[in-house]
This record gives sequence, structure tokens and C-alpha cells, in this order.
Amino acid sequence: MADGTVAADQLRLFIERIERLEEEKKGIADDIRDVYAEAKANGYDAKIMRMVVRLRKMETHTRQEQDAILETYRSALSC
Amino acid sequence: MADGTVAADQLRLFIERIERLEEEKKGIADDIRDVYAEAKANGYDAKIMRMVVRLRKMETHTRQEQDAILETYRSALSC
Amino acid sequence: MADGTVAADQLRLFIERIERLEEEKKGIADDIRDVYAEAKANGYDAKIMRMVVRLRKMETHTRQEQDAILETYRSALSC
Amino acid sequence: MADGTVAADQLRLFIERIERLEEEKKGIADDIRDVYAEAKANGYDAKIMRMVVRLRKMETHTRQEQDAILETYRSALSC
DNA sequence: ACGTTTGCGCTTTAGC
DNA sequence: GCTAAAGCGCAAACGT
Repeated sequence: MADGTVAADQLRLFIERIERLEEEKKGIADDIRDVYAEAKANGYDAKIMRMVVRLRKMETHTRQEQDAILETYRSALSC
Repeated sequence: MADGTVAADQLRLFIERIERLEEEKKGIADDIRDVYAEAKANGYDAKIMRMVVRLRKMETHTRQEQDAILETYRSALSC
Repeated sequence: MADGTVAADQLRLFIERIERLEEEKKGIADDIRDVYAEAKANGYDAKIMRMVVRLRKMETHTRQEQDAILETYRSALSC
Repeated sequence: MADGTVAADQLRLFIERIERLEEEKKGIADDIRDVYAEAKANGYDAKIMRMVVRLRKMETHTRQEQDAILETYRSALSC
């Protein structure tokens, strides 16, 4: 088998792996949509829920940044 | 247990399910990045690969759109 | 005239230019709606027409994407 | 010339009018982008400007709704 | 006329 | 840091 064919097969394999993963990602996104829909059916406001999720994510990031800063100080001070 | 608490618990559960799913989604996105990196390490051009993936997706959409038009015609003509 | 006022006037001018352009954009969108309505009044199915317009746009994009890939290859191969 | 051909031509004409208008619309959208870019080059924050534009639009809508309500009352009261 | 569903524009994020 | 693409929210369009 020629190198060109091997290379083409390898590239094809990479592309297929990516496409498979993107399908999975889309599946998860659909699941998220379903949860929002279910929550809405139970009387909750999806828009507000999205705000809550976003806010909590920001707080997590903020917390992680604070931890990183603290860690940097600790490193610098060797304590 | 009061209704307010039940409701709060239910909302909390929805939020946590969403956050869990978003973590999974992010994990998949990271996996995709890894595949591109691996392909690049094997000598492939990530830019071209992304274009190929996008092109194949567009062709899929085009095909789906053609099918949808055909189906709409069939529906309109009741055949 | 103070700098603050100048700056405020300049910002106000930018905002007004944008708002004027957005009005124009909305006007065009309304025109498009009118054409669909007129076509419908002449017995055409607006839904199918929208699909056709979308399909043609997708095909244009596909073509552009193919050209971009070719160009990227050429660039990579310096030919 | 057969009716089928006339109809096809008429449909084609509608489609082309729509596509022409959509191009114009895209042109305006590009102009808006340019204004934001120009404002940014003059030291203004595009993100904040977008918020301002959105806010003013909401206020306009609110005002229009109030006017509509007033008009409804006037109609009802014949004054 | 209303509710549902899809398409479109904007925002944000990721690559270069 | 900037440009471009992907994801999300909203609003208009379709069907009932």
C-alpha cells in the first residue's frame, strides 16, 4: 500500500473522530435543551435559570482566579 | 417538608443536571481540540481539516434542505 | 467647548449613525416581507420560497468554502 | 410561451428580488459594523455602545406601546 | 388569535 | 488582540 493511501486513511480517521465527537457534543446540547424544557413544564422560568447557571459559572471562575492568586502568593512566600 | 423547600430542591436539581451536562459538553469540546492537536502532530494542517469538517457539514445541511423542499412539495400536492 | 462635551457629541454622533442604519436595515427587511406577501398573493408558497432562497445561499457558501480550501492548499504548496 | 414557463419566470423574478434585497440588507449590516469599528478606533467601547443602542431601542418600544394604548383609549372613547 | 416551532441576529468564545 | 465561527436567545412565521 502506498504512503499516499496510508496518509489519506489516517486523515480520514481523524476527520471521522472529530465528526463523531461533534455529534456527541450536539447530543449533549440537546439534552440541556430538554432539561430546560422539562423545568419550564414544571413552572420554572428558563430565562432566569440560564441567568443562574451563567452567574454560578462566573462565580466559579472568580473563585478559581482567587485560588490561583492565593496559590501564587503561597509559592512566592514558600508557605 | 414545606412546598417552598420542595420547589427549591427541584429547581436545584434541574440546575445541577444542567451544570453536569455542560461539563460533559466542555469535555467533548476539549477532546475535539485534542484530536486536532494530534492530527497536527502527525503533519496535518488543522486549518484545512476544520474547513473540510465545515464543508462536509454544509453539504449535509444542503442535502437535508433539498429533502425538506421535496417533502414540502409532496405535502402540498398530497402524494 | 470642553473635551468632555466634544467626546460626548462624537459618541452621540456614532450612536445616531448606527440607529439610522438600523432603521434602513429594518426597512429592507420589511421590503423582503412584502415581496413574500406579493408572491403569496400570486399563488406561490412562501415556505418553499424561503427554503429555495436558503438553499441557494447554502450552495453559494459551499462553493466559497471549496474555493477557500483550494486556495489554502495552493498557499501551503506555494504553487 | 406556455403558462408553466411564465410561472417559472415570475417565481424566478420574486426570488431574485428577495436575494437582491438580502444583499442590500447585508450591506447595511456591514456598514453598521464599520461604524462600531470606527468608534472603537476613536477610543469608544463597542460593547457598551451596543448596550446603549439596545437600551434606547427598548425605550422607543415602550414609548410606542404607551402611544398605542393611548390611541386605543381614544378610539374607545371617540375623542 | 394563539401557541408552537423554526430561522435569524447577536454574543461570546476560540483560533491565529 | 483581532477576526471569524459556533452557540444561544429572541422574534417572526407557520399551523391550529
